[in-house]
Amino acid sequence: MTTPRAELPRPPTLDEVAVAAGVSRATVSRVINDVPTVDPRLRAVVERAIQETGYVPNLAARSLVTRRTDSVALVISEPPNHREYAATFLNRVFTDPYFGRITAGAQEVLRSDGIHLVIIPADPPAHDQVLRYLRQGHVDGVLLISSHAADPFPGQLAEMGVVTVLSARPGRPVPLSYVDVDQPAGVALAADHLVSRGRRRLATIAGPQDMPAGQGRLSAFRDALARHGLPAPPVVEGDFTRASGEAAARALIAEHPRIDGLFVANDLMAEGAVRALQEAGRDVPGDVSVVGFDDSSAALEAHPQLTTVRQPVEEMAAEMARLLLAGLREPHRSPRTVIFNPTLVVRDSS
Amino acid sequence: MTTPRAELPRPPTLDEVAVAAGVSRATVSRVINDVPTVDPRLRAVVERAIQETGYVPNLAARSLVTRRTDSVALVISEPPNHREYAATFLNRVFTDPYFGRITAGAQEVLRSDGIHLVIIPADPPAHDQVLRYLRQGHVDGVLLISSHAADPFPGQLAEMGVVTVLSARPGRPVPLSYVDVDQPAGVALAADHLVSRGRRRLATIAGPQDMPAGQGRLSAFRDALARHGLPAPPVVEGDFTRASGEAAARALIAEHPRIDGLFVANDLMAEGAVRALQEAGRDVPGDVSVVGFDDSSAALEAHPQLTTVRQPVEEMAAEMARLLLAGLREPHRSPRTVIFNPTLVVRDSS
DNA sequence: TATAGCACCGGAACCAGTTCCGGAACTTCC
DNA sequence: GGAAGTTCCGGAACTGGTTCCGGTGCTATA
Repeated sequence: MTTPRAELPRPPTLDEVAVAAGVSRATVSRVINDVPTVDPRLRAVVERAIQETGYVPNLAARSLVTRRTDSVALVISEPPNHREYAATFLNRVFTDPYFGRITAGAQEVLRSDGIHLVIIPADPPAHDQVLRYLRQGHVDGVLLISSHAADPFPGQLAEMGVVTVLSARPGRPVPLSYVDVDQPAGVALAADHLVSRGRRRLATIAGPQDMPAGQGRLSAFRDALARHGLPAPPVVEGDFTRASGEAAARALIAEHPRIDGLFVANDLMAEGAVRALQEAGRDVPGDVSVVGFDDSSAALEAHPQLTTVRQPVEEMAAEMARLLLAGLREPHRSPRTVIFNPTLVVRDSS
Repeated sequence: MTTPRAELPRPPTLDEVAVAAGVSRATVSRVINDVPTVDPRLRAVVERAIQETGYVPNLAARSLVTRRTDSVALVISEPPNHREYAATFLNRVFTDPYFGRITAGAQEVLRSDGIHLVIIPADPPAHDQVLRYLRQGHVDGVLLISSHAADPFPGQLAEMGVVTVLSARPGRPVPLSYVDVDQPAGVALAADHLVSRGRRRLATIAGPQDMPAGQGRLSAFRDALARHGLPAPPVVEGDFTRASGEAAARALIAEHPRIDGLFVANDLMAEGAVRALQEAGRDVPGDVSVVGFDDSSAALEAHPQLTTVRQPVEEMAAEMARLLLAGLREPHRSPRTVIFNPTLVVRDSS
């Protein structure tokens, strides 16, 4: 609309291939779409014509009638009310291994179905534009990573009738399928482990409390400690980045120097926390045991390597993709929920 | 093609809006495309009808005639012959701040032109599929990040006539525009700085030697040292990941314990190198000065914060986007090259 | 050998927009 | 008051595919 665009030599059309092969347009179309009712000899002729002309189907024309594009979007959403946080949005996305795992898992199953995956970061300034992109029909459906409770994106997509699958339980109930990990169970694994290591003076670095994941892991940790008869732990909130984990740990030991066990709501923050503890002269795990969450590549890059709660992120993303494909096949399917079990991976930080 | 898809209630069409507004289809189209020759009163009527019907233009129909989709792809390519490296491709992409900066810079200028940006990781197994995606016309053009000398992607896109801009000088000459930083100048800044700090026993951690960036920075460093009359430095090759920087630094000091200055081909590796040096009992910058390359967020996360050669990645990506837009406007424009100047950012590691 | 049945192909309708072109209605000017 | 010129709208052609429907030519069967 905005950009005028001059003409290029136009690519060959179905008609030209048909003429070259001496058949009708319909037949060429059948060959391209692998319709079985085509004489093998004719098929060969047509295929040669396609080669010779260098024909490539025009997506717009095709999807105008089929109403499909054979591609889906992985949208990473940031809600509009997180200004300062949003400034570093893209840096966060391209710094947290989580998103790569999601992509890998989804790619895997989509690929085998011949569906393309495109990634769209949707920070606040792009919000409307992304919404427009999605409803215009560039893609058949969307995998939505929305981590903030107040994010309107899930609701909007649901309302617009865009087939969508979420990566976690939405902050507000929304009629969309989602995949999640059993957060309380995972956190309990971490808490039980710290206790079993003899740790009693526990603390936690929580995620942002406006994210279900941040909020859920914190309250689950409190619950777990209560079950063990332990007091409510000191809490410092981070934002799931390594730097915030570092700062949080510093704050924590300044305030509570005798801490001997630390549960951190994700591995990236845990990696930072370990570093801060060490710089403060604490040995990990000698003086304090640290347990992370995710089992991302950050857990392996930490020194010592992190004990952590493993989320099967790749499998979860694969399930998201499968749910999406199913949703595309049956549009009136009711939303489903799939919950995965976390496991504890014990390494050297505890 | 593969997924059969059942019918949803079809969205309103231009025709229905036209009926609702009591005008012709052509007029509604004019209103939507902001054609000035429409009576203001009629325009208001049509706009109301659009609101009421909840009309959204059908992308396929529109781009069938306009030959535009108003979206471009940012493709991150991995060449087919890097098996083991490819296994961690997505983890690398979503762990290196570089890609976030590219995205941010490109978004910025595309957004103001109303162009959508989608990100497509193209590791070897997806290679053909991505190529198909691009030539089918899902997007108007592509910003290609191709870092390996042997990558066939740039050549293929050029041959297919897809309007493309590269993020660096291609390994083989290709008739495409690209943006790059003056690598030798940047490396010279680093070398001169180390020398000016009194360092004489210099070494370097290089990037992969099948990447122009890796190769170029290494040879430029050798040249710079030669200019200072210093001997050829010990070299260990990494793969631009933090872990590889760590391993490389370990290898380096095992072999050459008296090193007092280290140039590392990117910040991520430099961050790892600093950590390895510290764990080996070296003080940075007391015992050894370290200089990185990029000035990415990794430089700030290192302890001490890294002295580094700044690439204006965001500006470079913005320029890529501008070159692409220009290429879309004039398809027969000849390829251009834009080279940016690096600067030295002195922090605490040197 | 006539006929039913089947495999396969072509014509044409259709998808939902954009844009060219002609013409109606209204001004403006003489 | 009529001619010329504007302004703005509608009809229709066009974009490049898919798919329905009907028909042709062949084979199998009685």
